[in-house]
Amino acid sequence: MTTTSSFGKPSEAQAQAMMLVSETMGELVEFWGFKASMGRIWACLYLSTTPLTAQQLADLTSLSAGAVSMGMHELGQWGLISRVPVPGERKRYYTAHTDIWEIIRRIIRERELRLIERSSKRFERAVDILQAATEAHPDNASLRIVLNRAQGLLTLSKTGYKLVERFADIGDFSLGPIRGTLKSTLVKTAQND
Amino acid sequence: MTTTSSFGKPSEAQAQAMMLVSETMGELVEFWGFKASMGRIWACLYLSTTPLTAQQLADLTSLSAGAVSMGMHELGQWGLISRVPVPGERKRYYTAHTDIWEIIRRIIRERELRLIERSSKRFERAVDILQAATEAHPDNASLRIVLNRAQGLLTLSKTGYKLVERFADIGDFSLGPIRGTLKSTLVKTAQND
DNA sequence: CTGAAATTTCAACGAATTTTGAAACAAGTG
DNA sequence: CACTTGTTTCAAAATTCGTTGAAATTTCAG
Repeated sequence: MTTTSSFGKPSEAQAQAMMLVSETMGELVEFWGFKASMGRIWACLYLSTTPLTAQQLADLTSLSAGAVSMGMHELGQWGLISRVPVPGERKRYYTAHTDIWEIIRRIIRERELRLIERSSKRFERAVDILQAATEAHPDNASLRIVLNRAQGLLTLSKTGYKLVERFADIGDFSLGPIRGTLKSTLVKTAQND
Repeated sequence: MTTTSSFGKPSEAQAQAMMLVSETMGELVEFWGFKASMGRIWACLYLSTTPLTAQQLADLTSLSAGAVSMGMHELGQWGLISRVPVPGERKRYYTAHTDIWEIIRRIIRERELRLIERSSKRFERAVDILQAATEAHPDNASLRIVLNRAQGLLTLSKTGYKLVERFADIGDFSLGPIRGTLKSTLVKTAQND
């Protein structure tokens, strides 16, 4: 059972390719902190020329109806799929949004950046604590070192924020003088301690 | 029990700050696909002015000796900590590597890029299958559409590879004309399908 | 060498997450 | 309306992942 050498009917090739892509996309998004099933569902929709129903997706992905329903809900919340109105049909049909970079940007902004922000705040709190202690005990040298390190982390997370933010902005066609700042932003941070 | 307002002994502030940073770093790296305990261990080492033993780390992180040992092993494999030779001591002492960007770069290169590479190969295989089928059935229009979409994913993953690669290269002081390519690399991809 | 201390390994446990399957619910048709 | 078909919900089952605790192994001071 070879893959590329046997020329079957087109639908077979389609099914084969869909399986492969679906599986791959599953791994990809799983690594990114999503459920693999979401990636697989999305990929099936993405590679289908026609809108699909939950039932069809369940068949394609070998998931239960329940799992598909939940996955689709989440995909909908992320704005990755839409319902397609099909007149005179009881079941609901869905398609995948195909502007992938747009999708990636939104996820970065709404998830990664929030996380870094949150971390920055906490690092800042740590720095504050250490700063207060340092002021209360100006003689303590090791305390000062610790403070320095903590500040390093704070700077790091702030720089990371800017970097990721820019990473997300790239691909946005509507932006001016962003390029060129990437490296210079970073250089200042690289020698902490 | 307020945090910033009470001025205790410096060691208290240090402990408090370390706990906070350690916890935060744990969440951060967990989100990145590592065990949270690794981040916590690393943070403790990073915020310590002196090298620490496994036992001390177990106390600081409230992990078992076993968990610490495993975490340290993994941290060692990633080159994030080193053993510090302390003469006349049976136990082993460790310190954290402090060049964080260097660390991030290596992880991106050895983990993220590998993953994307792997995915690219699989997308490519899917494209091959569809291409063969298209050649065998040049009349089939929907097949051609599917092929197109699959190619979109392939291009995407290749672009993503380059982008992430560059993201990792940034912070490397020794590099020339990389800046400026970031956006242009991407623009070509944004309109697939 | 020897033995105590430190470290590593690993099976079992537990927590967290995902999926299932079935029941409740909704929607649309005849 | 009542009935069929499709969809959602949710508790239980399955799976995955990290941690524990103790046994096995290594290390080195005496």
